[in-house]
Amino acid sequence: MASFGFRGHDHTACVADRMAAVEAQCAEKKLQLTPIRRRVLELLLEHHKALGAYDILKALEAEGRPAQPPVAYRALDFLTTHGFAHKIERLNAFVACSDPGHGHAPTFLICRDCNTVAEEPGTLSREALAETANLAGFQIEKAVVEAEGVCPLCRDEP
Amino acid sequence: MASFGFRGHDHTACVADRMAAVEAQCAEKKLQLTPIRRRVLELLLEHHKALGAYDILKALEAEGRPAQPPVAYRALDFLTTHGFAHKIERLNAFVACSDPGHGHAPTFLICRDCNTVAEEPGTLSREALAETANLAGFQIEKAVVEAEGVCPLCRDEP
DNA sequence: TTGCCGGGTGTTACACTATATCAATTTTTG
DNA sequence: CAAAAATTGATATAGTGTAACACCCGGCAA
Ligand SMILES: [Zn+2]
Ligand SMILES: [Zn+2]
Ligand SMILES: [Zn+2]
Ligand SMILES: [Zn+2]
Repeated sequence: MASFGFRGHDHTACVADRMAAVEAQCAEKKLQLTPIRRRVLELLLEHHKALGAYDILKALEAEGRPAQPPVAYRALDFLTTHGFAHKIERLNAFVACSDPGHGHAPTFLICRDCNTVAEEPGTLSREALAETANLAGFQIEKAVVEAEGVCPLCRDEP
Repeated sequence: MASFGFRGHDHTACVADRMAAVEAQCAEKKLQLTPIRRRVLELLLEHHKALGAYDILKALEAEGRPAQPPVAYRALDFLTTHGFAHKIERLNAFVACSDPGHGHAPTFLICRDCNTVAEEPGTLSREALAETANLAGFQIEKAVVEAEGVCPLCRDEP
């Protein structure tokens, strides 16, 4: 369940499940999951990898709904603000969150060949981080781990 | 010694020490610490915070040595490749490494007010990371933690 | 009803970040 | 010294991200 990003799975069901979960959360929190926001999230889920804002714009244009940069960035801002997606800083790209509602220290395993991103919870120990922060007198608000390497698929098929 | 980025210290000596250490490493490894590379590293050390490539270009111009973007990016590439500096992805900016020769999983404590960056070793447990990677069948080559928050100076003086 | 107010969208224009390319120069090596 | 490799100079361009303003459409108060 953790690393589905790198294993075969029923992708259609995967996307549907996530969309349903996000819809439920939006209903509960009174958030507006507008058509554009919804479509951008679907694109992230369908591709199942990190997409840049301009990749999303290309996709929207390809399906007959051309849009300008602010449209993509606004939708992505909504999604990331509410925890439905994450920005991968190393790639200047975005992925759907694999576990909305998780804690605030996800670990991203980023394949340097295919840009697939797997999100794993809890690599970063809360204690170690707190200890480091206390040592420095620093007040941590959020932390992420970005690990780069090679995913199983790219390792096996060069 | 770890978190000097957020505490008072003899900055002149700090810069001199680091430059000497880097010079020694370059001599040993037969790396060319050219004037530009040297000056860029000095700028990073002097400011003691994350600087963007264009900040560096502005600084170079201010001291009568104007340069074009590739100059800054090439120097920064040299410094990061050899471990003398790090890129902070969250800020699109660069900091001098506080401990050249460290392992490969540094933690950066990034102040969201003043952009000061402190580099701490070892927050990320090697075991936890390896375990996560094995679970996903993923081969990690490098990993960083970027933690955002408020540094002691900014917290005390609003 | 009417008018306001808020969030969301459409659009233009621009700012910031980074790289490709080729020529000129310096340094290293044989 | 001559050839090869590394570094720098300079121009142009690609990629990423925002500011600003007009428009629309919902709810809501006068
Ligand atoms: Zn997540
Ligand atoms: Zn891959
Ligand atoms: Zn370092
Ligand atoms: Zn600060």
